[in-house]
Amino acid sequence: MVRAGLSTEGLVRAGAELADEIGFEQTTPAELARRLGVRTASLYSHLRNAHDLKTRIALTALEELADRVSAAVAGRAGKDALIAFANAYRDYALEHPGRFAAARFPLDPETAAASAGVRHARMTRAVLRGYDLAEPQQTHAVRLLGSVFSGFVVLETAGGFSHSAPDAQESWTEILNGLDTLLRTWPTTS
Amino acid sequence: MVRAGLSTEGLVRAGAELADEIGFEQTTPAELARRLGVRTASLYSHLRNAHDLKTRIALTALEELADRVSAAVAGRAGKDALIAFANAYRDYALEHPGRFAAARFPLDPETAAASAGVRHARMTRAVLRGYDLAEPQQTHAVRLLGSVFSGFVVLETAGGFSHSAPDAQESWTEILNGLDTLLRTWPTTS
DNA sequence: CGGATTTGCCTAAATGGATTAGGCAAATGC
DNA sequence: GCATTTGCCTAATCCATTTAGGCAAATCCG
Repeated sequence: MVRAGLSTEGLVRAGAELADEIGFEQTTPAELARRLGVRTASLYSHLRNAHDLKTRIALTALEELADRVSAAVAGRAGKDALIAFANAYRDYALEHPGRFAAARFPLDPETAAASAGVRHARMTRAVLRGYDLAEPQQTHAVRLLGSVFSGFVVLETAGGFSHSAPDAQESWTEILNGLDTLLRTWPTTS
Repeated sequence: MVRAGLSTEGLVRAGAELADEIGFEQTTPAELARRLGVRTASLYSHLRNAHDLKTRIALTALEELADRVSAAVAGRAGKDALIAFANAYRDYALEHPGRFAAARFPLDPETAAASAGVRHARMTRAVLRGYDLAEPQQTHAVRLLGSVFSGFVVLETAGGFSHSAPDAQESWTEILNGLDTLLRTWPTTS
């Protein structure tokens, strides 16, 4: 019997691909084993359990997403940075819907604190440097951007905007323009 | 053996309560049967399958949410209506996290088209009447509001804002102020 | 190179959820 | 009161998760 060369890392990578193809919810040890031509029980030398698999996929998705955003934002400021951030985020979600769903998998607090989620928060604040907001307004802005980006992309990937004009891309562009305007005027908002 | 008095409607109601207590994901026929002191198989005279249970809970959650929003928006206009809409939405989610999760359960297109989801869209447009936006800007605004409301509340209920100052309520208020400003100035935005 | 050890995937088995088929008793109609 | 209907039950199947233990391939070491 030829060995399949399983490893935790390989399983997580294969799991991430599987998630993009069949959905994160459906990405289970049994499916993954089928895909790899291996018995389900064999995965348990490399994974603690099904939850562990999902958590690991979530963590790598968060890393990938942070890497993309980080690369996009580097060397940009102001509206430029805002748009680059937003597009990197959305493009990742559209290219990798399963991984994107994974990135929203609820992590227990310690795991979350050690995840790339904190990089996201830092990068959002970095983008906002271009808008010169004082606390606590800056925190509100971080939360606004997080809400809009994730909310829009979740609705879009769930098919919420499909088959209706204008297309999602157009709304996205307009919304980013609007956010830029809002952030520039926010300090003086009543 | 005394009969339990099961009915589709009763199961869905009990399922919605269960979802608020243990989470929508965990709301399965087996859990529901345990909760009702009944064998799992007995549910299948009233429900087609597990997916059917979740779909029905989702549909009632959408109705409830639409009812709340509808009552909140009635007799209000402009910023008043915007804030009433937003608060009705958020309050429902905070009071009924399981039902709120259910309301985001992916429905097949025909089911979605016959659901209260369309009432939500209509009510959002009604709120926007106070802002006098022309198409396609109005559609962009519908999508922006949907994104912010759902994005914010999902992040909040997932614990994204907990244990950090300022508290979520404050950000929510500021964000609504910001949206109001943005909507009033949007037509003239570059 | 060859034997010992480690490692890796396997088979076997327990547990539990989803689902279907068929039975029996309670409710209902007359 | 009896016949019919209805409703929940038992029984059984299938599939996913998870654990335990075995055997062979890879690796190590002399």
